[in-house]
Amino acid sequence: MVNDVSARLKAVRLMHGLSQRELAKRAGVTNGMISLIEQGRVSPSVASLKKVLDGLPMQLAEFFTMDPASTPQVFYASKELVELGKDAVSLRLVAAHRPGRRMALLHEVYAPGADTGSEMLSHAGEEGGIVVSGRIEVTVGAQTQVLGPGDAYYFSSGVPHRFRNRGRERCEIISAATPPTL
Amino acid sequence: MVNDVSARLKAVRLMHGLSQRELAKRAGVTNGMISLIEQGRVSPSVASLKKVLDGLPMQLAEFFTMDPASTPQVFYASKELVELGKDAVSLRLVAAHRPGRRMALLHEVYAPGADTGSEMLSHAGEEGGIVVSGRIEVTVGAQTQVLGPGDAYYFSSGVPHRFRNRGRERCEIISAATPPTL
DNA sequence: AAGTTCTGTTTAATATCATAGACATGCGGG
DNA sequence: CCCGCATGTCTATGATATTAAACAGAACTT
Repeated sequence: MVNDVSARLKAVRLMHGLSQRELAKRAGVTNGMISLIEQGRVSPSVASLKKVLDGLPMQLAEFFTMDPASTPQVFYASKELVELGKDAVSLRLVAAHRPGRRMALLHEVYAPGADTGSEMLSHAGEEGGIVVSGRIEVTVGAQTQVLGPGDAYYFSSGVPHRFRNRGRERCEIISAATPPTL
Repeated sequence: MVNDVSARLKAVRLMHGLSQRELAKRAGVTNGMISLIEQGRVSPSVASLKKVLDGLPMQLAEFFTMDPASTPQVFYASKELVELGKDAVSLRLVAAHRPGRRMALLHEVYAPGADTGSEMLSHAGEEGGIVVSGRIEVTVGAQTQVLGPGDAYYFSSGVPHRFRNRGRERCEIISAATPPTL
């Protein structure tokens, strides 16, 4: 991973198709400063870097998290979904083969009786989803709710959570998680 | 989200049970500097902050990613979706009011003829989606494809892109983007 | 070819940061 | 009570970052 601020900044700037002057103008700094940073001739203060990134806009966290080397620029579509389980819960992962994905986008199908288990899941990041069909019982922390078509959820993945299909029909959900756990 | 370096640094230092002087010694900086940073009286250079974090040790990415206030623990669900447009394209955003979200999760409905416009959209981050019903023509960079139910896409948002519903039925998509643009 | 407009780079003056060391406070033991 | 040793804060000085403006090259117009 390139931890060099200069390379990262240049990469993100170019990804946005901006010139040094354009970015500088948006960010409210001088073009010279951007030049110096990108040449690695100065180490900007956090305040300055934040100001620069505000011009994109991009947050500091994303800036340091991202991998400037990979912008595969690819367009993954249709049939590339991948089956991950054939049991009660079936998952199809979008863009599974894409290196350095920042999200996991899933098509989940819960058969009647399906359950992610009583040892509640917990991991870093955030996740959310929208119910497409059927009904699902979602437990997050101390809260439990039954969601139907069109309903949605969103929570920090660190909070223990569990999904159960207690109905007779299968339940379809489309969900996303960042950072990707799959 | 607390984007204040001072609060974050103090939080992580205390989490590690270190005094300003201890941390300063490990990091190879002066205690005074840590004091000034934690008081918010200076904005350290990225180089200096990195040096300080090396004493823990912790990476810049973690530092800015972590939530010093720790886990708001909220569980957004169901009816909290928000209508963003009533025209040809209608959007419902999950957890719209959640501060510091890391993703935008959307339920999008394209009426027949709906089009995101010929000035192609372009912004930072990554996005993906799965088609729930109907058909949609997706153009990303130089590629164009028509996607139907179950099909999916995933790409870097920096690449210009466009969505058009050229059919007679409406098209439903569930999509996610990080970082959130809405 | 001269003019215009874009690109990124460089420089001298200024603003900000980082240091070393002094300073004040608090706590526990002799 | 006073000493030793922690804690975090403050200040003067030197180092570094930032600015504004000049500079040089490439592409395009006239």
